[in-house]
Amino acid sequence: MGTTRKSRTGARRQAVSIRDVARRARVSIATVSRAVNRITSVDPDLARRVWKAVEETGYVPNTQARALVSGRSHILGLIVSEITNPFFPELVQEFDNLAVAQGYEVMIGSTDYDPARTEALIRRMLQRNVDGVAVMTFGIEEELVKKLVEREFPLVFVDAGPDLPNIRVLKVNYAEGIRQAVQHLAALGHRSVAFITGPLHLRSAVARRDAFVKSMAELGLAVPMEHIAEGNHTMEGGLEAMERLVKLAELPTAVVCSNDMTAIGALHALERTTHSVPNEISVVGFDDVHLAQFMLPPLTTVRMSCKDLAVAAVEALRAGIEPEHPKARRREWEIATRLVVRQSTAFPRGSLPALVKQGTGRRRPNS
Amino acid sequence: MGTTRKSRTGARRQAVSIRDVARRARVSIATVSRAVNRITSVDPDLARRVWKAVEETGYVPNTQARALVSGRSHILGLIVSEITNPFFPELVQEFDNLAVAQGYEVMIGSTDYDPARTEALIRRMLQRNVDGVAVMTFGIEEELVKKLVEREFPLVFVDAGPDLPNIRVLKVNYAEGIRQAVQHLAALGHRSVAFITGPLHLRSAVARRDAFVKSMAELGLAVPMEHIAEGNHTMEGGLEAMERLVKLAELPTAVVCSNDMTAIGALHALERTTHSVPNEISVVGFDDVHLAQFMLPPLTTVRMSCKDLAVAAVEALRAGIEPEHPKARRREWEIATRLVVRQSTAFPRGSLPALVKQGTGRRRPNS
DNA sequence: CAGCCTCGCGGAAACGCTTTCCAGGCCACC
DNA sequence: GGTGGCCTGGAAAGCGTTTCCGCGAGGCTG
Repeated sequence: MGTTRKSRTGARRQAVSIRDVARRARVSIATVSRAVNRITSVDPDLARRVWKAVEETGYVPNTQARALVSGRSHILGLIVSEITNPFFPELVQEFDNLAVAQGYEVMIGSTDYDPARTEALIRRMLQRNVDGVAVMTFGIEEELVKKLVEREFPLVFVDAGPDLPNIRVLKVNYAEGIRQAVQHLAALGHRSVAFITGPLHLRSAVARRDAFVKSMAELGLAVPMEHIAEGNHTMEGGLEAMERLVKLAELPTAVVCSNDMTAIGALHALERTTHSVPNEISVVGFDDVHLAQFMLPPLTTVRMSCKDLAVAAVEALRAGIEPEHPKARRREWEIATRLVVRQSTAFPRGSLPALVKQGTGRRRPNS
Repeated sequence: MGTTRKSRTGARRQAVSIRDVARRARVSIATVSRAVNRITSVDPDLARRVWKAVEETGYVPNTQARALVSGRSHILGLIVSEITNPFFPELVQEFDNLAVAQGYEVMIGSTDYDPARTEALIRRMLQRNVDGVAVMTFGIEEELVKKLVEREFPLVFVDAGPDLPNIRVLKVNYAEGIRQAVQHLAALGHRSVAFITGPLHLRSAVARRDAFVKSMAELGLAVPMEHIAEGNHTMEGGLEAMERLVKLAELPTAVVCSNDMTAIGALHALERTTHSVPNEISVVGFDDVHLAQFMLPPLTTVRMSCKDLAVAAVEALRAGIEPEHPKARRREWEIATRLVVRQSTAFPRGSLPALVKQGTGRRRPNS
């Protein structure tokens, strides 16, 4: 009797099962199950014997079997757009930590904006029988929703989702942080501020752009069409969009970006075209990824805490999964955003030269 | 009969099981199973009827039940050090794509260098009954190995692992790429080159440092003790290490870093202390994360392709899991590295001023 | 002291699926 | 025409766990 048994077909079998523990502790498998699950009604002496046997055999309960009988897999699905955008690993990490701490496992998938991939991903999640799915792609892909919704599945979306009892939504307050950013720039004296959007088929990208335009309007500042450049939330997209902005007859004195990756691409484009940041042009990002503070110059950005997002997502999922959850009836969770000022923003070029120097501090190489 | 049945305990049950399909297709469940698993011996007409019923009912086989009986979960474990280091998401993405394409699911976990976390992670992987685990932490934590090894588990390590039949190792050829980097610097005229290490309890960090020292020695270049600064593979660590190097009596003309995050931190420290890169000091990274080319200046770095790593890891895992795998007996996989020259390296300061200017230009050197 | 209730344990059923075993039907060959 | 072999479909036996139910023992009440 080795530690690994083999069946006729050569498949690997579980090394030690609840039966082995029961035999060793000289109790029934039901008692082992109860002891392991800390059901209080079991006699302390017996429980001790069981735990001893568990220890000696190295027994680990088989989650698949558990899931089979309980009907709950204790797996949460987490769908993101692309895992290589640094914002998402940070989110994944927070989400995973929280989920694990609360007794769940996480199944991660990234859509890479590809419908076929997304379809396959959902299929796999259904097959693995996840208890619920958080769709943190910041943009709903309709077919995705349909497929999941018809399963009467606990779901969490960001920004917006169909109004159904099994669906919960995390409402991100983009306006708040973006208004702070615009006011910050206006206070410094900027009047000509451009915006680089995300991919406009994403609702969240549209929401961010609209929040920008609205905030500008509130301050009586016009935003000409050509000051809205479309990006795609990647560094490449930010780079290209900024290159287009740079070619404009009159260069804006500041640029707000729909996310940090876009801002990093923009910084890069400005460096290439020998425009100094923030001396010649100020740049503001969105998300506040960890990396943002390590940019040159450190990026002023609007923080959307992925910790907040993760906490809300896990809580909302559990609210949907567990009928007894205290917030089971809640349907919306609010996520705040706020400006973090670093060194990529300063007074507009040509204004108050003495203060500009002070405001920028660091000397830029090659500028 | 709704689409969702409830058990006595109120837990969610599978919406449609193999029995429903069998009933609808008016065959036995065995026939459905055979048809779904594409066993050829089933009558084509019946198979068609089964597939039609599958389509109509929206049947999705329950993976848990499958795993329970087959003994194989078709889940691969992937352990990384920290998901927030951009290198790892890239690796995770490649690994995941490959695994999914080959019929496996991936369970990801990051140790965050915390033994307790690691322990819990392994426990969860055992509970979920993964078919095998790839430990891509670039450094073996002994206890981790012990726990996994005693389960006679297919395992894949990077760099080194115990010599056991169920263990496979990906040997990264650090020396190759690092030698190219050192020779590149030497060819530019650098004689005084420093190195920022990773956390030295990781074997791979030690291997990179040793490869650096050896390559320098081959060219007859001395590396004084104080030119080896210890970092920890994070931006923060690189920043602090570089700040220490900057305080030295004689500043080296180039710095090689144990990974790209370290190099980014170093760039940041140099910016803070107003040292221009590459005019005053050249910087070389390691890994070639996607981000590296978007640094200012774009980072010269040694590429360790995470695609290569992922391909090898999945192949090695399958070799360990599937007894019939063509490479089942293979124990080592070789991973190449090579230099990618961008714009963070140039001639050392004070030498050939005319060429320095050219070397730092915005245009790609295209070397 | 008898009867009833409570409590704790063990046996057994169920979860959804795969796989094996067996019976029955068909064809071919003797 | 009978028998043997082969192929297909149906029934049943698990996989490892949780949960239900019944049973016996002990305590309490009348």
